[in-house]
Amino acid sequence: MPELPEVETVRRGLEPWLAQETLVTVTARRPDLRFPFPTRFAERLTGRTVTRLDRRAKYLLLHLDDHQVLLSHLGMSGKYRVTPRPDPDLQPPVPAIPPQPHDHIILTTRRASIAYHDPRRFGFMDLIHSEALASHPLLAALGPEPLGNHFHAGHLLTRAQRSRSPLKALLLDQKVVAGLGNIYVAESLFHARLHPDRPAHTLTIEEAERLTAAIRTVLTAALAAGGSSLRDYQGPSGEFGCFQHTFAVYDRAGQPCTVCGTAIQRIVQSGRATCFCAVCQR
DNA sequence: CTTGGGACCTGTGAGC
DNA sequence: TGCTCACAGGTCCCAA
Repeated sequence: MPELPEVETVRRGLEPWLAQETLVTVTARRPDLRFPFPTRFAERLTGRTVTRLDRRAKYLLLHLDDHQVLLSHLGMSGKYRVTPRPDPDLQPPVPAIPPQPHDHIILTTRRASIAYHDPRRFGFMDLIHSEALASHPLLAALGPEPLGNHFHAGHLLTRAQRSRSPLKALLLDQKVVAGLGNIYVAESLFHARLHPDRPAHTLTIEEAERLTAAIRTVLTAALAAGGSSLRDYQGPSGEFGCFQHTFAVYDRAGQPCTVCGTAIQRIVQSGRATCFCAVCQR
């Protein structure tokens, strides 16, 4: 799925099309994604104006003018597609934009049709009151934002010391740090020169410093590149991110390490592939 | 409490 | 060409 840089890129891409815009029509083309939509989902969204678009971890938060918040997670394959509409006052009226397969939610504003498309349907949406946001079961346990002030070496070290997991699993744990996924964990560990299989509790303070700095560096670079486009990820207007051209290890098994030239290794940790350089990462 | 494995889905590409 | 299998950016849920 979209990890933090991709979700933030989606947020930025949707903002000019949704901020201060009214949802003229809302269509749910099926009753659920990963979870059922909340009751009267489409009706409760229809006619509302989006006041603000936020992101928390890999969640997109659309604040509405009646203090509801639309919570959207893209799962593995979710994406938003914006199709600008011609002048809405044009006569005769332009025909509706036909939905494509796997377009599950269609929002229309005066200026655009915005489809949420998700073939695997691992994504989900919820609609809650803004005061319930902090206590929402899916958000309450999330750890600090990796690019925020609450994420620092001391925090990471504390969490590492009381863990019996390998570093890879520690960083994928959204309660430790919120927003990393398989790509950016692999890349961050490479840049910190740390082996993904290292027991987390063996981390030293110097290594924790290196790792927090690496995470920040990698995420910042990925954001600047508009995220990574593999397989099916695209931004709202169809644009591709280009960070995938910068991968040092992710999806590079067998290819030479950019630092030492050794072939990148691929192992499986808790069911997920991890790529790393066995020489550079210890 | 933590941890690991299975489950949830569809699409794609490799290999036969 | 057509089939089967492995694998894919996530995370919830359950058993141990």
